[in-house]
Amino acid sequence: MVSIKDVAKLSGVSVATVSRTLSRPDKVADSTQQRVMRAIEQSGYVTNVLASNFRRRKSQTIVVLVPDIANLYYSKIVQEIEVVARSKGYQILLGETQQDPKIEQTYSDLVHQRMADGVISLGMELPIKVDAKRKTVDPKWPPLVMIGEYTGSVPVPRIGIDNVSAAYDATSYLLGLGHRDIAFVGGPRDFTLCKERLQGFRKALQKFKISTGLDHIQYGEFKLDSGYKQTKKLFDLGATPTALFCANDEIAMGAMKALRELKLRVPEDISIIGFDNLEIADYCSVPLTTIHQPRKEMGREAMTLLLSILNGSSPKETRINLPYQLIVRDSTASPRQ
Amino acid sequence: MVSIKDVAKLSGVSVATVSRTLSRPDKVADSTQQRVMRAIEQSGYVTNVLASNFRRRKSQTIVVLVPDIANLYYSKIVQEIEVVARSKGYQILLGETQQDPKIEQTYSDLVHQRMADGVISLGMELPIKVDAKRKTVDPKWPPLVMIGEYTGSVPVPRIGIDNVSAAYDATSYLLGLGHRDIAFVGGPRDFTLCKERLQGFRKALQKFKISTGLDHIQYGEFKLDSGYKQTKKLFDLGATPTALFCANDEIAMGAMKALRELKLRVPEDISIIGFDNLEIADYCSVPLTTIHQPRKEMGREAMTLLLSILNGSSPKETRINLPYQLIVRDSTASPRQ
DNA sequence: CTGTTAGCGCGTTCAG
DNA sequence: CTGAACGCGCTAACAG
Repeated sequence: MVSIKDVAKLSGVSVATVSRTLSRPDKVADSTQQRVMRAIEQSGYVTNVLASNFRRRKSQTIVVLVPDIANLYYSKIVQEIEVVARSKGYQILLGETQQDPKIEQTYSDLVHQRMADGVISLGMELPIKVDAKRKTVDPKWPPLVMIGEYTGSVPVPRIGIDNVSAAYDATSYLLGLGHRDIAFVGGPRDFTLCKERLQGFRKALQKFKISTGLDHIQYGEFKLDSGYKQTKKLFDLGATPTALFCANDEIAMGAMKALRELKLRVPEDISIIGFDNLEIADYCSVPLTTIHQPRKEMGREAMTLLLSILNGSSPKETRINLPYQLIVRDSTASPRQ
Repeated sequence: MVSIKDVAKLSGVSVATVSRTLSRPDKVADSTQQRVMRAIEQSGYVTNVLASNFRRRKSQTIVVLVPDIANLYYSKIVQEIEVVARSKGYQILLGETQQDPKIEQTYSDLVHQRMADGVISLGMELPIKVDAKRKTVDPKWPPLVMIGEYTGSVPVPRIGIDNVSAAYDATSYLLGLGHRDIAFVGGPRDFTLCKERLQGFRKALQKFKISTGLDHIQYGEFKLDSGYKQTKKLFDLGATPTALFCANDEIAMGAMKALRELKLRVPEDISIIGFDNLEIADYCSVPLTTIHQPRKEMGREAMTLLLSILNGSSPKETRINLPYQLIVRDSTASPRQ
């Protein structure tokens, strides 16, 4: 292994000068620089970044915690985080957590272990153990930014959208088309994210004095087959909604499959609206009306924010909402008379 | 920052003993262990893994190079790599390359820089610069395993499937249904991966003495909108195939959208077959017949293989093909008379 | 502008 | 079984 010492010897300067040539060339005479560079090439020297990081007490690495990397909602966000990170000389340590607190904790610990400088989590909960009563940030926590799902009360910086408003807008759109019998096909009952979307849904219905019975609210997972099963169940229970509000696009696509099997045409017989605006939403059997979440921007903002925290600034706002957008495609129409 | 020295002082032993207690407790007397552990808890000591890695000349980190993490084909593989890596005490450094050789090189360099121990690449080309004539592995290259797309001649270990055979089987299935007029909706013309699938396609057609004109071979990208556009173009050119062989599932889903707009029913008017078996293939407007690629197994095998290389073994086989499978769903049927 | 000196925190000899 | 001493490869502070 050729080290900085060898280069120093070969070029007849001190190790300090070699180090400087590499990190702050402006502080080294041109002629010396050239000698050093030549020695580096001759010897095939490559900086031991691990040693450098150790010495500088920085890892230039951030942990990205994602519940499921094989999920188009998350992966698009991660993608943009990587782009920003790379442009700033940082690397991404990928942590797939499956929402498992133990795995989240293990990955977050890397910061204390000096293997990472900060954490971005796309999960629902803080990735560190915190007792339920805590309402403040502990300065001992690692530099942390949450994205999207986190809705807890501890004021950790979080980038996302206003889910209540978005769901309200989506539902209002259906109401505007004339729908009065709308079912909610949801995610897990205890996810705040799901609760928020349900809340916006209900709030919109209340404008028209519509109260929704339990037979119109289904819970499940944010997954294709859950959307399928929930929709089947909905109609098994005897409901005959003219529109479906699906808590995300995957659920909506699962629902579409169920509707096809039930011989219900979209949007002639029933309207359907999703949430997220995955790229694939435009390639469904019927292009899906949905809420666009600005996932690229979310990733970019989160990484930028974390970077500024790592540089010593403490964020003023802790709950940053980015603009969402209702994307109207072909899966929604006025109900038949 | 509390270091191993503080723990040593606090527990009245030497740093060596603290180190041993943590890494090889069997070599330390029980009573000493307890004293040390108590001191660790009292002081809140956390091992500086960065320093430890530096000292041990290992990073316990592997770089995973993926052309596009927001792609369901790749992300499922990455997911399994992470699972195996974590279970063996390794971490994943995520490198999104967009097929850019410069980015690939930058990430691969991390191994020489001691920030990573090895590389797994899901890309097409070797992620290191190698002159075109080279036909052998250079011992100076980082420990490397390729997955899926690599088809180069340098014998680097590569986990994948036999694409020629798979495409041959898929096409044979269509022929068996009675189709004689089949179009190929492909990926990039110069990707060996695409060429291999085309080769299998042609080989099957030859059995029936069918030669395919240029109007039946389309090239594009492995993407939704490319499948859409290629299919539109195909029919614009006047082709009237009774079946479409799509080089991957995304292309197939794009093609389906085009067929809907062309008022062609699947499978009554036209059959369609994909490649990969993404989860979502079962949720298309018509559940998609496709070739299943064992992506979990590919990820697992690759990581396992890299691990064994890191442990000093040199792989005998360099081209490992895993079994694929034809999944018949509803998008294929016999052509109308 | 450059060299000397002094560690960073840990693992690993080698004695005892 | 334990401790003293050394050094991994590099950066930073200070002189000069």
